Amino acid sequence: MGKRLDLLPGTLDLLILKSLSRIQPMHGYGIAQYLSSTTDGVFEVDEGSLYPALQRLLLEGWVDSEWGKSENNRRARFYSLTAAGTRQLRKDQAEFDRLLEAMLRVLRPA
Amino acid sequence: MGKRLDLLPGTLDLLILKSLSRIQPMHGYGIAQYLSSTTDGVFEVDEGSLYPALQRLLLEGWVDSEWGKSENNRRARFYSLTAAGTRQLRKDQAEFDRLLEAMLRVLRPA
DNA sequence: CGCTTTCCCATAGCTTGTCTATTGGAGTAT
DNA sequence: ATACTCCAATAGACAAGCTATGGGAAAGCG
Repeated sequence: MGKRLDLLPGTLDLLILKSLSRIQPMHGYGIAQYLSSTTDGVFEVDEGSLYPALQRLLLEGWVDSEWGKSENNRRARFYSLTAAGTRQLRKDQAEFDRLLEAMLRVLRPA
Repeated sequence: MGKRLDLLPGTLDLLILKSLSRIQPMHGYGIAQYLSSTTDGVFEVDEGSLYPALQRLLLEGWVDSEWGKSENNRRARFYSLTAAGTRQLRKDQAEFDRLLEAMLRVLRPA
């Protein structure tokens, strides 16, 4: 972790799925805003990370999408969780917790 | 995080530096054992991850090394933190805490 | 009305980090 | 003798994120 990171690598899919589980449907730009605002600007997701990630999630069948109009009257693609996406979210969150607990044992030993 | 991971990507350098800050000097194999045992087997660091990481840390000047004999009388390379390594550890740990706090705001919203 | 800014999507190419797989050697136990 | 554990290292593949770029359409501004 020598340099400043935008997020913990490997957690972007989890962050997106979790965001969608709170607000649904939401377009890509909105997801980025949601993450930025709920983290006070810590997570500024690059578009070059976000949109490929959304493509991955579509391919996996964890989200689906439909085109529509944003609140600002722009053309936007709205994403929603599928049933499989909800299951995946639970898995990812459990896996994250498992790794985090191990991390903390190393970082904050008794 | 679709698959089972060995550790949180991007945190290996931090884990190594932290390990060395507890026990020093320590050889590569010993670091892997230390991480495995303090995490009850959650972190099983592959050799193909560990040794390149140690090379990185050497190059950055965050650790130095000298050859010697292990407890089992094997030829082994012992690593220690440098002053720069100690500073880097503090930075990495602060950065990890920053990102973790943001993660938790997303994952466990009030 | 033209111009700029904001909103929103998307891809190509590079880089970094981790994993898989393999090599290799020296000490110990059977 | 042979096998097993200990210890180191690298090459090659792959996944994921970042940089950079391009584009279009609505809104705001001079």
